[in-house]
Amino acid sequence: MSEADTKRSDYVDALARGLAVIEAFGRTTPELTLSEVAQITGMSPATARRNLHTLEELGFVKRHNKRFLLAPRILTLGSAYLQAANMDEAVLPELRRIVTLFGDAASMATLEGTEILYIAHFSELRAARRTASVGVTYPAYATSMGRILLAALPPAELAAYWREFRPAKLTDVTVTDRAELTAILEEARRAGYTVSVDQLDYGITSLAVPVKNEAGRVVAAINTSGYSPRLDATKLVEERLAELQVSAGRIAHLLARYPGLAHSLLG
Amino acid sequence: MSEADTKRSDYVDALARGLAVIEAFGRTTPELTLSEVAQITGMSPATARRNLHTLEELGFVKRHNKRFLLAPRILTLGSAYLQAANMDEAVLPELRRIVTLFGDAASMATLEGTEILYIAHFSELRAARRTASVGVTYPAYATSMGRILLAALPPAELAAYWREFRPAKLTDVTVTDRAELTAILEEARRAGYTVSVDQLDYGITSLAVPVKNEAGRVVAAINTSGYSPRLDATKLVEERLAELQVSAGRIAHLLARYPGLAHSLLG
DNA sequence: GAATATATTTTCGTCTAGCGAAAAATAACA
DNA sequence: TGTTATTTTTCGCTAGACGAAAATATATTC
Repeated sequence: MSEADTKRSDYVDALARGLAVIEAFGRTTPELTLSEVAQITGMSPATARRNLHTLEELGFVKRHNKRFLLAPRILTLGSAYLQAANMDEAVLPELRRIVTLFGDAASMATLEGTEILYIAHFSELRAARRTASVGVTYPAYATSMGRILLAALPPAELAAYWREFRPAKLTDVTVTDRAELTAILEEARRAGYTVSVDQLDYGITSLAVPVKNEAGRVVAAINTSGYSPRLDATKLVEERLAELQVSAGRIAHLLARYPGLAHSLLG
Repeated sequence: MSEADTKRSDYVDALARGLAVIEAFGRTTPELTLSEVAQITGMSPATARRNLHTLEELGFVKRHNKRFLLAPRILTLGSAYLQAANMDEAVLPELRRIVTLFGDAASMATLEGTEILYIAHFSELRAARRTASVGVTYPAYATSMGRILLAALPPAELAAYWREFRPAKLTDVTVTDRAELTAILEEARRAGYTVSVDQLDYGITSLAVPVKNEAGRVVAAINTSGYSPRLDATKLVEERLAELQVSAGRIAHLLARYPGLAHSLLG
């Protein structure tokens, strides 16, 4: 509509709409009625209905009485990615190693817009509060991995991030001040790691380091995290940083061996 | 086109096409060129291009030189399902418990057409051969969980299965004979468990039991599996069956508590 | 380094697939 | 029972998606 919006003809609106319907189902809204989907996506009931029925026919959505919900088949879409990226062979063993050494949980994430996206995760016990499983996103500014990834952004992209920056006090110690965050990012860049305590949610303490590709560009971050009351930030660094960096190095090394993973993480 | 194919107007072809493009990327073909996608999906190059560009714009696909590949964002589609189903809270702890007790790996799967679909998985070490991660599918007839699920099928649906049954000798001991399989299914139904050795691939031995919903209908299966040379089928049953059934019972119990999971597995 | 073959992008005319508005039917509620 | 909300269907319209084919770019071969 807007004049800046160059009329592109090689774009399939109907596909974008259908995917928007899938994304209408979220953690908070697992089951939706037709009109709810219409409302969330901004589509007319007729359009929402067509899309839902198409997805149902394809097996990605099921209907339980009058409510729609995602079906297990939706998982197949992501698994092709995981297999292609050799996540299980390249990344998971390292995360597992960290968890074996230190307990708690270890993850790998990449930056997706203003959010971090978990692409691998291993935890010994059920996470205390948030269970961070693969595919989940969290605001970058409030996580250790997010801060590592933001710190590595070229100036132009970081500027773009700040433009979209909409902080929220997720806990009462969440850093939401831009100047303060900038200082944290600079320190993270300088030191090559960062620790966050109770930033995303109460009880989560996390140490993250960057994972670089062959060209030296940061393409992902890995972390080790646990329950705050049991972990002192200083001790966390003393005890775990070295091994976490070893894992980051190994994963970085494997990026060369598994181009599927490397490419998928690239810019 | 065919007269049996009632002209349905509430179906969005463009969405089905777009999803087919995503599914064109598989374990064997992680990176595809435009023309490969066109060929796999049977679309014209122009159509394939439009869909790929749409997916790229939305962040689900990336381009590396002339090749397209799935982007991490594709994982978000499945994660809404996993969260809605409370997989991490309801299922994973039980699988973890089994692995803690016996080592190796434990999984949960459901039937999706002629295939089983892994909806949860936990493994201590990297699996010997196949790494069975969430979202992956395998032929039902060649897996212990698949046989449990087939055994529980109502006659009409089992008949439908046999109609689509296209067995392959995945190993030289894979049972592909229908009569022989029928006997295995009957025994599985009678006994409430089944063991398979080197059926899907060499080295995989697996014990599976059904998971039932409140109505007593089998909605999923869980298994414990390991490396064949280290496991004797008889001993596997003796040692692990009881605890596996405990877990199945607990998960069944949790289905009532987590309707998201229950509904998503229903019919 | 031409020449040939392949793959990708663009153009364009066609037409249908998908759209929304509104009516009809159904279900929920009071 | 009446009333409201939700879902489904109908239908006319047109934008949007399609395929064929040309134009361009890229890779391969000799």
